[in-house]
Amino acid sequence: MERALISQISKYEGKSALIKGRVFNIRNLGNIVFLVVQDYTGTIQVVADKDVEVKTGDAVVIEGLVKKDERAKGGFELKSEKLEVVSNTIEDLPFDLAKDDLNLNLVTLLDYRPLSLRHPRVQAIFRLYDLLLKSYEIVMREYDFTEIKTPKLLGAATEGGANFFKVKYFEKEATLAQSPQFYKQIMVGVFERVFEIGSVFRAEPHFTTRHVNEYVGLDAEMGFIKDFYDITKTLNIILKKMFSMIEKEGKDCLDLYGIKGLEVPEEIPIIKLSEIKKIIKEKYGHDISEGTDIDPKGEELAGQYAKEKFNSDFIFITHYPYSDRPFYTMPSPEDEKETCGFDLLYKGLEIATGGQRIHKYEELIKNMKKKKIKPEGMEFYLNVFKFAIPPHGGWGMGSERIIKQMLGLESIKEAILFPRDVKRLIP
RNA sequence: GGGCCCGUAGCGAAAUUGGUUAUCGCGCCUCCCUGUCACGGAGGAGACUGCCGGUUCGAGUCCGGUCGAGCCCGCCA
Repeated sequence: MERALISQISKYEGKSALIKGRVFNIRNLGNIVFLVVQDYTGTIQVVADKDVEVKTGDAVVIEGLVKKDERAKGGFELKSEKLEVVSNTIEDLPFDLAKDDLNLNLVTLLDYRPLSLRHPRVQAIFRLYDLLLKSYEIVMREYDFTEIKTPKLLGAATEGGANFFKVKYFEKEATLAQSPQFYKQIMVGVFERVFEIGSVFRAEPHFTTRHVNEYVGLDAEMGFIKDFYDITKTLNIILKKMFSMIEKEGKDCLDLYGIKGLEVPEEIPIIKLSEIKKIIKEKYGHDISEGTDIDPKGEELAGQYAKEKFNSDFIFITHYPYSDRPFYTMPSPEDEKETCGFDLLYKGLEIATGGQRIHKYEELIKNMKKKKIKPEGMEFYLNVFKFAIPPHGGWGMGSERIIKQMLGLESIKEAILFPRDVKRLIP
């Protein structure tokens, strides 16, 4: 008999069906036993005899009659006629997966990842994550971006330097990519518009709910821009389309977190860093010193302001100080102390950074000198700009941060299957 | 790198100013229950309170050390 998927069970009403899945919960009433069986499409109640021998967690194949029954969740149940345990749990589960809320400490949740991921609420996070990646690909292609994959093993430190992981590479030392920045800029000279979904490695010893040492970046870079607002506008529209796709296809998962809708405004509010700092000080009494980025508390307040004033979960903050941005960032034409760089905040947390880049060779060299960065070892990158790269810019988004904010998760680590932090390399 | 918290059954928590047998819920085991769906009911097992040392008549509780974990700041996505 062919396998019936649980989500399709209504088609088998009055007929025999064979389901394959996992025993999610057992309710033994004495002469009747109810099993909740879960496959990758859903769950169904199975009615079994009192002498049935299964344990919670067992992988089972069950054949039986499908009956419509109002008393069962979902309206249908399967009367078990033949039940085979194809793989059995040999140890008690460390926690109860049948509870609506797992209620575990983060450490337990992650230590037992193979099991905790089976919980519907945890699964929902990664079904939405799947939709996030899918929607990014679809929408970016719709806007003529070409998908690329750039190397993660690098020969030389690109930006910065200290926060790189070093790995042995035959007789040489390599570093793990901390950003696809230079490669995507190179590719602007080839495809004009490119995007990448790829791992990013940061060797920073941070201990926060929003940082990890390996994450997946949603990067993009586009050429022939007028100014950096071309980038913010593009990102705006792309997010809007992505979120509407996720909202539609991920409704069931969003419901589990009580999320009604995913609104991205037609025009995300956009404000200069210096101005938002002034507003935060005047409106909320939070003072941030001049010439620096806003702190996490400030970001939260900026998010609050965006919600109160514009009813937006998002806000662009622009014109970051020259001193705060990397050497390839285009200085602002109006004020050389500022740059054409921006951050995007979602519910008070930075989820993306972007900006216009310097595209002329001489200016790049000049800027590097000003920033006291030696061009040695970076020739391969710099030489690219000898061959006419158009005005361009792009962004890097943190995919897991988007999901964290979307669902209001306590830690970004909940949005990563197997997170890597300072202490955790396993599982 | 700087600062702050926390380690108690498999899991989540409690234990008054130090006080005698370390409590509760979930899970687990046994029994009862034919319509449950966080099933219910009765009973039971399960903890050298992270580890080492100190103070004390007495330490889960106070002190020192050690190991482990988490958070905030910095930095960033």
